[in-house]
Amino acid sequence: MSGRVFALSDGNSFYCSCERVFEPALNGRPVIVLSNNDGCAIARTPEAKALGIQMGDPWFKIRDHATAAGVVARSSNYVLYGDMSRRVNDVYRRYARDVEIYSIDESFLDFTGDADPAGQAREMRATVRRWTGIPTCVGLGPTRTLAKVANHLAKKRPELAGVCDLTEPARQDALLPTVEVADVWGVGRASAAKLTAIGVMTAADLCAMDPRAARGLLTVTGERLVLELRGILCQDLELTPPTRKGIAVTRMFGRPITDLDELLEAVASYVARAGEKLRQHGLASADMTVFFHTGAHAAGPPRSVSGRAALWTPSSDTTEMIAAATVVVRRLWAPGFRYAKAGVMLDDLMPAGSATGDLLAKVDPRREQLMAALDQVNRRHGRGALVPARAGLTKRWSTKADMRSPAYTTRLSETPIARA
DNA sequence: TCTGGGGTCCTAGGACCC
DNA sequence: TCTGGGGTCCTAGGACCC
Repeated sequence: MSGRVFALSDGNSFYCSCERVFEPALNGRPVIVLSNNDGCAIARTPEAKALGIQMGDPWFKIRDHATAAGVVARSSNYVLYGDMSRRVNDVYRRYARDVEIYSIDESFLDFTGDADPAGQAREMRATVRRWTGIPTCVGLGPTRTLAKVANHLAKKRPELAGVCDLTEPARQDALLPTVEVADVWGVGRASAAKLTAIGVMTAADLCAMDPRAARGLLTVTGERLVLELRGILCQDLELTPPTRKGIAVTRMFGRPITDLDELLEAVASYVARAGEKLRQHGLASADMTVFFHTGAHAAGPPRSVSGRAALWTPSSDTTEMIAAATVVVRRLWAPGFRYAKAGVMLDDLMPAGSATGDLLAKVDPRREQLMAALDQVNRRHGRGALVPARAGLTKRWSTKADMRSPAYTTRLSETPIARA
């Protein structure tokens, strides 16, 4: 046993609950919150679930039936949800020694060493409700995975009154057989299919599995899962948020796009938004991927393309990034398709303006030669002297293909779309 | 001239999460 | 006509080097 006690607390139907806080008339009524463009349902109250509305149901398909049944639909308001999330976490911090904010509506709490974790969880839950208006459920366990399972049970079993305690092995033995393996955190559709095919149907079955066999079937992720279900800690709380690895802005269009200029305009606005995010975090990126594709459900020929632009120096400059994105889009463009979605992703993030020339020497012994060559290229493109940002990039710069290219290199690819 | 093995880095793609 | 928008981690395989 780890001796640790973790709690997972999350807001019930969080987005819907936030809407109810500011509009109490919605209490007791079936409520759903819709995604961008009011595309589909992304949050549902129990009353809405009882009417058969599924996660991800397209609004245009269920609108008639839902409104007739008295369902209230709201467009999403992420500023509001973010603010409510902050308030809820402020309450958590009064009860837990440490808090890891896992998502907008879920946090892992460290209750290790507390005399009565379950009693504390009940009190915390009541306080959150009283101070913020948000109903929550809490799961307790010696590992994060068991705390997740406990939280799942707390939500599903009304008799538990919103708190499920799986810290004791006896409770684990009693309850794990009642949890379907697909409901274990980390077991998705593909893994669930593999597991049930060999007769592993419940969380208890998975717990009893040979860890090596789990690794063979599901890689290290599966092995860790088995150990964590047995109460052996594999992942502790992450108290300092890890630095971001990528920034993405992607959108479905409200209607299909068939015109290049329209697509360019959309992509430019996504790039501008991505640049804003970049500067907000004080970061820069030299690795941009742009993609667009037709709708998965739409009529007409399918097409999905993407292209990467490697910028010479890491940038967060909107004009520069839009120029690169425009080149990629033009090269990928083909008429005759009804494009439904596009996006831009920035990877290889690093602090803006970080300049450490000595890294280059470590990576490539032909430093002098390389520096001279890169300097020439940079001057030719009006970029002034070379400012290498970090080691990983020097490799890319040093290839011959990159030397010949103008401000950036592009790589394009097309992937088939699977049609149902 | 012929030949192999090991290490590292990078990339694409799958799977999963909320 | 209309079906979300972010993220992370892991692995396999190729390129490259010694």
